[in-house]
Amino acid sequence: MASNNGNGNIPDIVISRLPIYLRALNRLAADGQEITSSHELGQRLGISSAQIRKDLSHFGGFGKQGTGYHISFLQDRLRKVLHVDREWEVALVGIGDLGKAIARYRGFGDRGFHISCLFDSAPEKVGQRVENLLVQPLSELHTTIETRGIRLAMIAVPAEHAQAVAAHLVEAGVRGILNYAPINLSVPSNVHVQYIDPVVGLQRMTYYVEDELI
Amino acid sequence: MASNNGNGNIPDIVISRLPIYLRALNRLAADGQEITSSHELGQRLGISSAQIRKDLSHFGGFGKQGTGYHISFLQDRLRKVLHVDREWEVALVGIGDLGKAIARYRGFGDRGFHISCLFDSAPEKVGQRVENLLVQPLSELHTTIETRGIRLAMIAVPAEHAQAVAAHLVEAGVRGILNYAPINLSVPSNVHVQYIDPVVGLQRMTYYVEDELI
DNA sequence: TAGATTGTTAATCGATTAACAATC
DNA sequence: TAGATTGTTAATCGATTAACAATC
Repeated sequence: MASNNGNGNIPDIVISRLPIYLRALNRLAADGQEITSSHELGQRLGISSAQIRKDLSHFGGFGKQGTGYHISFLQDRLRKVLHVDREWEVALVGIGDLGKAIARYRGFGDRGFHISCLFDSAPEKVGQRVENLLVQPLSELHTTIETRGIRLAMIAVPAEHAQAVAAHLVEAGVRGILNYAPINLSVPSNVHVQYIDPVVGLQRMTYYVEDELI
Repeated sequence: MASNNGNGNIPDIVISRLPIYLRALNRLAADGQEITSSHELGQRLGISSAQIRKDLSHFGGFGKQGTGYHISFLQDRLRKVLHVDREWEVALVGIGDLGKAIARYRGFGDRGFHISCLFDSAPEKVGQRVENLLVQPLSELHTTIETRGIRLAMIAVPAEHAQAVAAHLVEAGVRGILNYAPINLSVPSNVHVQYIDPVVGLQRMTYYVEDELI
């Protein structure tokens, strides 16, 4: 939903590619490379070089003719554009098997997203510790998120409860939801949702994979 | 990659929406509803009704004027189109914290994807049992996947090993890869890749969420 | 300088939407 | 029948690509 954008009027689809560019740059940097070009980047990502240059040009000239892009400079700029040049706190709702795995996953903290509070509706889970965080009851969700000014949350509850949880989160001030429940959420247009459903990923491939056997 | 399609010449973007339609239909069916319309479906998904009708029309007339769509009939048809009207076996490579969580996640089996073999390079992990499956060494990957005719795999190894693992999988006959490693894979054009990177999901939202605080 | 690559414009391509006849 | 909704065509809209002057 929403096409609320800060800088000028950048298409959503451009924004959605920037994290991919950033990830590729991070890798190049980790490999010790200092300069890259739209051509190299495009080849790695399966995207045309023209598209990369066009996308980046929305935010100003980051490159040099004849040379290309300084990787560390471009990383910096993309991080600023995406607002990931700082640490974000994230709330996690639903501490079942999936929620626990999410809480334990190191990939979030490593990349600037700090899971800082956990919620579950089951009384037997409340009070447990997961990764040194206390599981709180849903009744504390609103106050905790509001007082700490948390703007991002992840939902890892069963599909039938996801919409209700989303509504609570939105009311508490959350503006971006990463939804692991296999269901579409309906939220106000100033709230953003991203979906993580691995089964959808698999189903997007089986169409192309003929059942040669059977 | 690839725009190899079986039926006629359906755009990839249409195929990518079908699993979302199917998921919404599953939910309506679970709620006991029997008939729906492009309008209702569109409202739930935040998609125009015209787009839904257009997408579905690529595969023939599934609805009735004046009435709409029979949910169970449409589910059936979409499952056939997507080739998910049968069980798929999936290989999982990388049995760290993330891999274990994936292996234990019930959502795959429930929706027709059966994780049927596990691989890891670490000698201390080989021979362990996870969800009743024996962890096999990478050296057995090729033979196991080939003899069992497995066409789908998930990668949950560290980013620096993902490309090499992908190459092995492709050589063994895998045609679709769900990649949890935060890196772009390069594969032949007849092999499909879908990416699961929750951090990318978060980074796609922070752009729109102003840092009101600080 | 010669070679390379950017940023940008204009052309192309493809996807979405609006509209409506057909018909349940 | 009157009302509703499909499937489809044509119009619109937007995104991608090709091309090239500018310039490092």
